[in-house]
Amino acid sequence: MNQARRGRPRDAQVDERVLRTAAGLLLERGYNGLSIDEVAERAGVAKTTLYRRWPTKDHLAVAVVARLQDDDGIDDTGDIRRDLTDYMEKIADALNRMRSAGRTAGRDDRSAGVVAELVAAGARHDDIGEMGRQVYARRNALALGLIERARLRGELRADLDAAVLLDQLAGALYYRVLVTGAPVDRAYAERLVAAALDGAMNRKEIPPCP
Amino acid sequence: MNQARRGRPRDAQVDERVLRTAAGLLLERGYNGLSIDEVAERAGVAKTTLYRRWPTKDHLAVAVVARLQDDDGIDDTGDIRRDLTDYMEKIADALNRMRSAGRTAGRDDRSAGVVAELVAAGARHDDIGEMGRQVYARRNALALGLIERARLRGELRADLDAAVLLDQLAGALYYRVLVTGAPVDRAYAERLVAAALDGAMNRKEIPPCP
DNA sequence: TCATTTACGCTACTGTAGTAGCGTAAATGA
DNA sequence: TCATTTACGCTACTACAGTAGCGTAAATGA
Repeated sequence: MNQARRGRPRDAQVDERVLRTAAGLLLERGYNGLSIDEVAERAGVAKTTLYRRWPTKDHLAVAVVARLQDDDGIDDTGDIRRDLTDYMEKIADALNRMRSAGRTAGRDDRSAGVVAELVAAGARHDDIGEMGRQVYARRNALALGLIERARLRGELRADLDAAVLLDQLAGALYYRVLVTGAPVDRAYAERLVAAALDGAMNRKEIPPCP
Repeated sequence: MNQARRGRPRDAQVDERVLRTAAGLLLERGYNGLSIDEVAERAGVAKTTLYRRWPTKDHLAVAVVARLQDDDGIDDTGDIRRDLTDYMEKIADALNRMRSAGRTAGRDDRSAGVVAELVAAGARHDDIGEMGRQVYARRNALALGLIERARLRGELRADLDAAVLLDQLAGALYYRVLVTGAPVDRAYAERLVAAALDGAMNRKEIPPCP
């Protein structure tokens, strides 16, 4: 597919140079420090050309971050507690990678930074929001499969509300990053999965047989 | 306290007129449609005066939304399932109130809208982020008290991870609004609380006494 | 009364996202 | 060869957030 089309072909180097320049600025100076004019100048590309490929700064930033994320799958070891914990840690790692962007290293960093701007970009532009929702849906479908297999194995309740379970798990991570500023790491992922699997209700003691 | 200070006193009508004008624009046209120039002109206030009170547009928007939220407490009826559900519904209502801002009514609206912009504002400005975290901490302290009382009553497990429980509950709501675009309503609040309280693990059957 | 202090309005400015319009470069098809 | 199509660069422009500086208004304290 994609036979040679009519007019002048796009310069493939433009994408490469712009995205690399933009990634540098974004990670070094944060979302606000990412200036389209500066990207254009440093990449040696006309600003108008840049806008022909990415209609807004939000779109460019999304493209930059998308290139940095390697969206590998979810392992299924047969131990649902471990698999969910690993999955949560993967999401946490991706969030933490963006969290520190544009801040001076050293003091501990609780900023949502780039993550919050990308979420806002999804709210501002329907196409970006749709793209994000597709990424979410793909991830979610994989995780739902994982859960369904564990349910059939008898590890999880038969009447499990799998969609809510995933909301709770991933939601807690995003909530910490975006709202409370609390850290998300392996230890938290373990607490999170434990709480979701074991539940909060007190189980009635089983009386010993007479 | 706050004795009459030295210089010319602030005009109290400025706050009133600006915030009302800004609220109108924000709710009608969304965050992007909120223009400082237009607010200043419509409110009959100099733009510079406006900037002396709210240092950025983000600060103004936060002030507008803060005025619209009535942050009442959390009820404690003695039934933790019901109390948590009511609490989740309150948060969901507050989120939904902002969700539709700036969009044409009619077709169903899954946009994060103003919520996402406020979260981003908290990430952009340390003072706004701190303010948000304080609101969160106050709410959280109340909810932790509710949970602790239920735990002492024996409704909840003795070794409960209360902080994680609240992350899971509130996090799922924010996650839906900000990331997946799914609706948050009373029915969802009920599913959410049920999942968190009952857990996902399959309970071993208790063998009948011989 | 008068200096001081703080608030307000006004004009003018910078910086940045995004657009319009034109000329030109590089490909294809006839 | 030449018209067509698409990409690129350039200049100039609008819109909006935010700032600087100045003059003036309204309060207090001496």
